[in-house]
Amino acid sequence: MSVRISDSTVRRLSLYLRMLRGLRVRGVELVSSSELADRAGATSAQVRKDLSLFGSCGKRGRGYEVDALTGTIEEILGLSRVWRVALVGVGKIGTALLGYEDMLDRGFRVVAAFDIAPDKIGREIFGVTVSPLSEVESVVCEKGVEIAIIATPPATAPEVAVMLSEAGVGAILNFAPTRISEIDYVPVRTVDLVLELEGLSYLLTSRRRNGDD
Amino acid sequence: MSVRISDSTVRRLSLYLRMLRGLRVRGVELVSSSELADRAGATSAQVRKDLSLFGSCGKRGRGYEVDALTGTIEEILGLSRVWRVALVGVGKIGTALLGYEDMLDRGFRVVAAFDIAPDKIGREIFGVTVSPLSEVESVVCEKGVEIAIIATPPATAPEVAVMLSEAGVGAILNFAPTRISEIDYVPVRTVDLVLELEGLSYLLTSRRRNGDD
DNA sequence: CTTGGCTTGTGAATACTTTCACAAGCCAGA
DNA sequence: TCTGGCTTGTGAAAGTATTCACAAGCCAAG
Repeated sequence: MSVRISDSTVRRLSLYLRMLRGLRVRGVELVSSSELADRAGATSAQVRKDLSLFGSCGKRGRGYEVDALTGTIEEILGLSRVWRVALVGVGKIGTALLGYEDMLDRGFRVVAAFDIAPDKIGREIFGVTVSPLSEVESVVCEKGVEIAIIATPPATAPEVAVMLSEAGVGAILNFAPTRISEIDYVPVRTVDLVLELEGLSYLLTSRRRNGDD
Repeated sequence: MSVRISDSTVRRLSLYLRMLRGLRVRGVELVSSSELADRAGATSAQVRKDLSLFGSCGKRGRGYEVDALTGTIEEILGLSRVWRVALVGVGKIGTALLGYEDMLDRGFRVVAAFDIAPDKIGREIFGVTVSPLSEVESVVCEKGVEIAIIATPPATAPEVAVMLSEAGVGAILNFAPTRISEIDYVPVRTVDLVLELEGLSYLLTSRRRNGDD
């Protein structure tokens, strides 16, 4: 049955979904591929290709039904439910993430937090109690954690990733500027701020080199 | 002269650079494409292709000189200097970013911060004084800001981006979960946490659907 | 100086993505 | 019912990126 959907398509589907939810709130019922494209920064052909991957649901001459399409994409991406998330590393960034409302709004609820610093353990931050990292296994199991976010210093990130996979976490979002390789088929995505800044640095530099055009 | 280097290659170059710096600190003098590949999660052929884009510098039979290669990649990416960065939106995430040492370590110094909340303006956070957003133009000019990070709520991000481009900022890193289109050739990169989580959600869901293999 | 082991640099081949372009189909209005 | 304007769905083409595979070159040891 299921088609393999490429990474870049999945990213775009997320974007479309965000637009669609906005349209739904505003009571819009139909949307054309070109409207979606404009809002998501793609082309209309791309939108149609993406949506046609899962036997599509548009109406020729009219466009796509916002409501139905929202549901379909939520289904595909697995977003018609709430995911239980754990956060490891309650430093500056970790704490900020704990209070990031957008995550909960979009279906990711932080149900556990871990750290090693004794003065943080036991404290409740934004409604979540910080547990000692040593209890990862039991807490992950008990709270049914499915996805973990690593926000520790880079040096400890890889070993934390191992602990998390062993504890039964299904996927990892890594915020530390370190590469973490997939362990035991647990997928890892890394969000690396500095990497993005370096990309911008390249663009600015190469532009300057080539005389600003 | 200059070859256009693709986005994915630039990302990998950043990764290689990180590895190389680590190796240099440890006193390693030579590294082979396959060692670099292992550490950066690529293949050795890929590493060689990437490095050959700018008339390469490896020695057959031996590998690449860590020192020279580090310098070359820094040069290409524009990282042999410190970039002046501004941060807009000193909320939870903005504050965390202000204190993110890794940024300075890797050549990005935050020299200005902006917000609209009266109780934040004038306060000094991690050594940076928060200015009112209305003064973007003068402060950006005065402090020579080259790159701006947007960490405002999503609704205000697009207008902030316009203000920043008009103020003369060269590139924007957007942390708000909103698409910002390129304004006036100012490149924009968006880091979207929830988008990444949704990607993981898709992987977990599709895997479950296809029976875990 | 020659041999052998290793590693680069690179064309050619493969795989993947995006764009094009147009037939098929829908709807509203006459 | 028929026509015209619009939008989808999709093969085929074009464009990118990655992998293969191997000649060219280096070094160390004998």
